[in-house]
Amino acid sequence: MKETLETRADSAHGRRFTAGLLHWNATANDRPMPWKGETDPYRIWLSEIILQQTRVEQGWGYYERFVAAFPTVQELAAAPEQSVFKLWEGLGYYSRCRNLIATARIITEQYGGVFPQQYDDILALKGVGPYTAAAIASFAYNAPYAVLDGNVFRVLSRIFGCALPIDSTEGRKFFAQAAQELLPVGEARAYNQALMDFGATVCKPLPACAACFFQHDCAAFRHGRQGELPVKAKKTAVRERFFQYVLLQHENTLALHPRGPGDVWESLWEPLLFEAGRERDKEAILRALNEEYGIRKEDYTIESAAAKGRQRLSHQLIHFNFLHLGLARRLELPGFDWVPLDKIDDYPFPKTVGAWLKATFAGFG
DNA sequence: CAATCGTGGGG
DNA sequence: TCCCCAAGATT
Repeated sequence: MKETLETRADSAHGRRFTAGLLHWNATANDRPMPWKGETDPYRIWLSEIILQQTRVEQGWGYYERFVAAFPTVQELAAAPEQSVFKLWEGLGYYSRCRNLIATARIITEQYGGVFPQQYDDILALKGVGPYTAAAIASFAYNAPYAVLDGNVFRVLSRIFGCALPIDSTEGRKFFAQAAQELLPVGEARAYNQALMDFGATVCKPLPACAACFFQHDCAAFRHGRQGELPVKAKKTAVRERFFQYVLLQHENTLALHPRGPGDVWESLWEPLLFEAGRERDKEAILRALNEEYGIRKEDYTIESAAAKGRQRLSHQLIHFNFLHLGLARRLELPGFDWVPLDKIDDYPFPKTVGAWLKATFAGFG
């Protein structure tokens, strides 16, 4: 397929698409979402952060819980960080949560609780990039900034038959310009919403071309190339890792600590962790426990050593081994808290760790 | 700029 | 089971 069948998105072809899109939006777009039509910039911002690289169905409940817990930006800014992370738990990409808290505090303290209205000021907020700034500016203020997300890449690549890779600089530039040139004056809000809804419900990865208002005018459909667009050039390499957790329990308390920066799951909690280049047996882990922490066989009883797990992240494949030890006395473990079992529900955990704790202590918390 | 950052659903 | 990828941002 030629790289671009269309280079000027403000041509007659592009104008036909925009007109059809807005008509489809007004007559056939039925996609209810809790944040749709929202005019409060705080809630729009909240929804957009939650939805970054996240399916609508997954983010839906999180949005409702966040709005219920923090109806205003001031309440979010005043919340204990850990309670916000707990609410975010399971949603992934936890830097979003850290930036969410920081931005709520900046808006509260530096903007007097009033959400900024200028695109450049919105873009300067932590965790807000070009997509999110355009979404907030258009949905809240109808400002003329076209959103460019996965839906838009897919729709425009097919409509115009553009095979420029969406993960290339040239491709991003083409689609950004096309999306912006298609935006009808004064209708940024409806256009952006319609474009994403259309991509999500009709021009899906596996498209419903039979139901598409633009079928006869779509370059990809005319060439039977819907399945080849959009083009993505690179594949992310997956790193394999081996996590050996040792859960130390003393009476009704667990040794837990928050993960630090520079790795996955920053600010989430976990038990004592050994990481190795390969899977280790129980004896090797207990030996490391002795060598690195001075914890000897007479210090513990083995409660369980059978649990295993596997979690595939977008860029890592992590193998888990779980070892649960009971300690006769509480040891000094720098950096760790001894958390009572009836408090562990207040702590945010990585998915697999939380599932293991829940399975281990079903009935406590 | 290329790599990094989670989780879940669908084909 | 494996691969794709989803309302991306940051460094």
